[in-house]
Amino acid sequence: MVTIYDIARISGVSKSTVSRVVSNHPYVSAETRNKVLKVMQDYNYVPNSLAKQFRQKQTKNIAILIPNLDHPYFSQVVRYLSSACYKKGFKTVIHQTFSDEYTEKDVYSQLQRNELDAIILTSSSFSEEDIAKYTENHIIVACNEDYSGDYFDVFCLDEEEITIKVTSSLLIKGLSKLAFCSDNITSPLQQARLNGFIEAHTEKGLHHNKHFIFDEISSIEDGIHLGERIVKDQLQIEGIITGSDFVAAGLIRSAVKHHIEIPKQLSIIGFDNHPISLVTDPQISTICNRIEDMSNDLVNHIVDKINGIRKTPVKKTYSGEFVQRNSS
Amino acid sequence: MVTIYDIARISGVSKSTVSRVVSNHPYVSAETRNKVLKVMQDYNYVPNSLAKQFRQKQTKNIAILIPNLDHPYFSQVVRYLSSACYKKGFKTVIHQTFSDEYTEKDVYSQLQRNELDAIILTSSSFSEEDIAKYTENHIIVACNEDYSGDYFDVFCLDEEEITIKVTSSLLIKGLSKLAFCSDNITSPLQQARLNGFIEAHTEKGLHHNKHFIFDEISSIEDGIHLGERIVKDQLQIEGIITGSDFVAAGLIRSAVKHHIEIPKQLSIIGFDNHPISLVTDPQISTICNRIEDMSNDLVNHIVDKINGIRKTPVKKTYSGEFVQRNSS
DNA sequence: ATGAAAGCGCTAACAG
DNA sequence: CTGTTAGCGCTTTCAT
Repeated sequence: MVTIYDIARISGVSKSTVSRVVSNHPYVSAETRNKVLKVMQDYNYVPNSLAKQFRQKQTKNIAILIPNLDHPYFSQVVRYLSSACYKKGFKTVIHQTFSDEYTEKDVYSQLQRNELDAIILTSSSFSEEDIAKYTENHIIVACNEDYSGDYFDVFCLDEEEITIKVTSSLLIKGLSKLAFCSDNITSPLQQARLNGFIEAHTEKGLHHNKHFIFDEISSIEDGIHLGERIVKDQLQIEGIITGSDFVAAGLIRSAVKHHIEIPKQLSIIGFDNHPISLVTDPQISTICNRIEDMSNDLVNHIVDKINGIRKTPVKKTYSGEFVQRNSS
Repeated sequence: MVTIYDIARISGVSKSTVSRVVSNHPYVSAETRNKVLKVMQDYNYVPNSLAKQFRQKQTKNIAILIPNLDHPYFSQVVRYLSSACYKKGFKTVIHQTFSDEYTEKDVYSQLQRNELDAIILTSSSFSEEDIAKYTENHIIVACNEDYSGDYFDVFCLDEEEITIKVTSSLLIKGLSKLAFCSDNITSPLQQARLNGFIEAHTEKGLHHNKHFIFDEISSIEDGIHLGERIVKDQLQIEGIITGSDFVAAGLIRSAVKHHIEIPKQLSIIGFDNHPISLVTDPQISTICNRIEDMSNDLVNHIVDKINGIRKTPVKKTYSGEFVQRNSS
């Protein structure tokens, strides 16, 4: 392996000069630079970034912590986040926790051991305080999880606001028997949505039915099962706010099977504006998240932090957009 | 930051001994070990893996090269691959090329610079020879791309075999006007499928219609558009072998709109057995890939290579499974 | 079983 | 503008 020292020796300059050429440092004469560049080419020199990283205490790795990639929402998040990291010269390390606490903690310890420059959190099994404790002195930013922003930076959709909006859109039509379903009701994000659901009722002087709040509904299959259950138990539900277009698709699937007319007998609202919302019959009314903008802002911010610029914690929220189609 | 040297000084032993304790080396007395362990605890020592990596010339990073994560097939691949890497103590770096050659080359150069221990390739803009040239002396393994196996290791589904099987299933029913659509016809994988499609015809003494081969069809939207085109141009197609359940879903969507009965007037076959194939009406007949097995085998293999075990290049193929549902 | 010492390849004061 | 020098924190012979 040819090192910086070999290049220095061969081109008759010092290691420092070679280093300067490599890192494009200004104080080096054009003549010397070209000479060194030529030797580097001739000897096919490749800088050893391990050494560089070691010296600079930077891995150029940013990790994204997600429950599971095999989920359209999370793969969308990673897609944009990763692309933003690449543009900034960072590698994206993906860590799936499968909602296992032990695995999540292990990732935090990688951060402590300097294997990672920062972590982007999209979901967690721990409280803000705990996360802050596990990652002390290191960089962690939440993406679209509705944390307070007191312990670390947070970039997220205003889940409550948009949920109020879509819930109201149903309430205004005179539908009052509304259901709400979520993936994992204990997460801050889902809590914010639930609050929005309740708040919309309160605003109209109405009450929601606690039995119509369903938890752990996240996939197409879950949507189908929920649909079956509604029919079997003859639940008098007129509208459902789901947490995902996939759940909405599953619900539609089971409604079609049981000849329930949508939206006449049952209104359904999805989330994320995934292409699947175009392919069901009827097409799904859904909510457009702001992942792309958010990812860019978030990564710019995190890179600034890694470079030591910006210190004060930030919480930035984005407004969602209701995309009305034919399921509501 | 407390280093190995601090621990050595405090516990009254040498750096080497501490190093031995950290890396669980056998030749160290229980007494000394405990003493050192205690000091490490007290002073909250965290080994600096950057230094370790530098010494050992390993990043513990394995990269996965994919065109784009926002695609159900690729996110499924990454999901299993990443999980397998984690089990082996490696981090997964994801690199989306967006089919850009320049970006792909850049990833190869990261490999040369030792920022990555290995690359798993799921798709490429280059030929086998070129890839081998760009990555010389480094580890690269193809996942589910139908390369020859002469230049680097290959793990893949037997695309031709399974495509023959599903095409035949349609031909046997007496359908002869069959269409084939693919994402990117120039890729080895798609070529293998196309060969299977053609071969199935040949076996029955039939010919395929060249005008019924469609390229660059990969999303739900593409499926919808293709469906519209079939109707508009009044193409006499009786069955379609798609390369993806999403395309199949889009086709069904447009068929429903135009009151085309499936499978009576048109048979449709998907690929990958994604949950979306359960939610359409009718449900999609599809092909079960073997990503999970494949990922585990592949990662075991790659880790062996990183550790210097195994040298000879391997090509391992897996058989797909036809999942017959109601769209064919 | 333990320690001494060398060095991995690079960067970054500092001096000139 | 260029060279000298001193490490970064850890592993790994080689002695003892």
